[in-house]
Amino acid sequence: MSEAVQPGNFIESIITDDLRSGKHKEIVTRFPPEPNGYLHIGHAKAICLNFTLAEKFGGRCHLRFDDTDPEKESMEYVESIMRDVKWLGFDWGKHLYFASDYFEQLYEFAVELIKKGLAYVDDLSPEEIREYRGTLTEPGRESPYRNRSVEENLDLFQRMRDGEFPDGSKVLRAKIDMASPNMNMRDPVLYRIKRVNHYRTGEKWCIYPMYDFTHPISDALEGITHSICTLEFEDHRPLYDWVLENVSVPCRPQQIEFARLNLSYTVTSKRKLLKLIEDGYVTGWDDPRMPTIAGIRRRGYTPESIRDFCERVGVAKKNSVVDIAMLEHCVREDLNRRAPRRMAVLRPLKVVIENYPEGKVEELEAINNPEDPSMGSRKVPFSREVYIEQEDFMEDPPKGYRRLAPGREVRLRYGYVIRCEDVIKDEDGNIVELRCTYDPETLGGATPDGRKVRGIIHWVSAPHAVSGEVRLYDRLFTIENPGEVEDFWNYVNPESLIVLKDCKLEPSLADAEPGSFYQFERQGYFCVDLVDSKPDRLVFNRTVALKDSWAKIQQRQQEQG
RNA sequence: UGGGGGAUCUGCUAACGGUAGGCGAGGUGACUCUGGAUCACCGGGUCCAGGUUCGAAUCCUGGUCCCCCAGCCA
Repeated sequence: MSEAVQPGNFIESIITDDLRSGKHKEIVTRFPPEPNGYLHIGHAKAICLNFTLAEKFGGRCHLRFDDTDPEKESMEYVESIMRDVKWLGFDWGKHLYFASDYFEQLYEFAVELIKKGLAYVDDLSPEEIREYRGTLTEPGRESPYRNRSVEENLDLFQRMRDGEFPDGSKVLRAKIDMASPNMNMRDPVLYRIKRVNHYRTGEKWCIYPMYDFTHPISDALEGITHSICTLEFEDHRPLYDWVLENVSVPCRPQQIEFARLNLSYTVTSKRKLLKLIEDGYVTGWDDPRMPTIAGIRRRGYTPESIRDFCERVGVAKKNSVVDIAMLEHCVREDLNRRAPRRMAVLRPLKVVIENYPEGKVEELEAINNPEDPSMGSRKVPFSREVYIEQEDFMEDPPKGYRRLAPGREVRLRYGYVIRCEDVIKDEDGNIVELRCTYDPETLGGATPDGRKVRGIIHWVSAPHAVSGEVRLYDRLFTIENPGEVEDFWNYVNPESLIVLKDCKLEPSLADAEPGSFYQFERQGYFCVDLVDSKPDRLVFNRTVALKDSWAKIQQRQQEQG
């Protein structure tokens, strides 16, 4: 197995070496979220990394909830996280763990440290601890309580557990080095007193272990070989190693750090995502504009495209910002292959074909997916009155415009060539209807006289159309780096959501299932909204627009004046 | 300022002393019943200065710039 693996990134190289040297026989990784919020695209990278590594090297990957701070954790988050990891297509099998299940063992390991003279109970207040810690350039000072006897520490720690002291009055600290240039080694806090109900252990504990103590031990208890985390934990590694060194754990996992994923036009900090929700810029964690897995899923992104994306962005130690265009490319590529094509008119303009017999209906054959013939074809009704897209007609078209204009011809996709004979306006001068004629000889792509009709537009037969709501989603922010400005909310894209209430859909869309996805020809990929769509009131979300080279040409023309 | 990290096309990433390559973005063209898709082509990069070497993105020395750390959060 390991022979066949080509080292792809630096972590794979490390693992390959460890397997070859015999340091490990199999590898075990883990994804260790804290259940205090929803997972986002950055987590997806970590999930893919850990699970894929395990898959690739024939090992396993654990899902472990790092739930040592009861303040903000909840079962709702646990459930959402499990749902999201599964949705991405990963399976932790029986390897589901909770740090809170280790509380008793963790307590014993703390006692072991005390007995070795490597941990002590400190009575300093939080403010005093901060003062004693020193600064980046000045060493800290030792706490006056640092040299309590082992017996006294044992007694005090037991009584902390028994609830004899008020919250915040005492902590257990590691006895390392108050003069260390690494702040994390200046006698880090191991346990704090917090009388908060834990969503799993309830009232059982009033002391809770800190991350730096819990994480290495949890890893060791589970036999994790490679403990992969993000860059900001780099200078926690000496502490991670110190804990494992000084406590009787069965093995010695190795911490490896990689750069977290940042995406342009996106924020991912939990605080910022929460602010967007609380201040009403979005509707919730699963708003399709959110970079959360739940939001992305509702938006219509496929798990396959997310995994492909995570594969493509790579793994390195350099801080970086990935262009969101990369993500958009990945969904387009996936959906192009898989999404059935349909016709839908978003901003309808009625067209009456004057020389088409009244009452006549033809069933035209339309291909479901030109990329995949096995998806077959369907019939779409055609009649005297159809809707076309408002933007597919211009009274006074610019150079290069291929669509409909007075006296000009265009092909109705899978149907006939029509010519615009007349434009009907209301008293305000708005175009309300087009009168056209059709050429009966042009069905099926032909023009018997060989004339070229460049423009092909989509349409929906008016009497057969199904009405529906379409939500056009776009990037949430107007600036590339909303994560770097204080007032990021001032840069929320006012056009990140445009709701179109009366769109005309081809009849085959009437029974579209929630969650199913389609390409609306010439427009983009859309999915039936999982939350708001109802059989009698369809709601489609735009996942991503198709690449639009005409829009690009237009934009350039405008920029050039 | 002490410590820990990092610098390769416009963005992400590969090259493990031996031809700087891939993907995305951008541009041009071909093709097309989606101005979609596809295909082809085009630009464009090793942070700087020295050194070692037949040969350096890679090793050494010295700089520069960027990120992280002073929670009883993770």
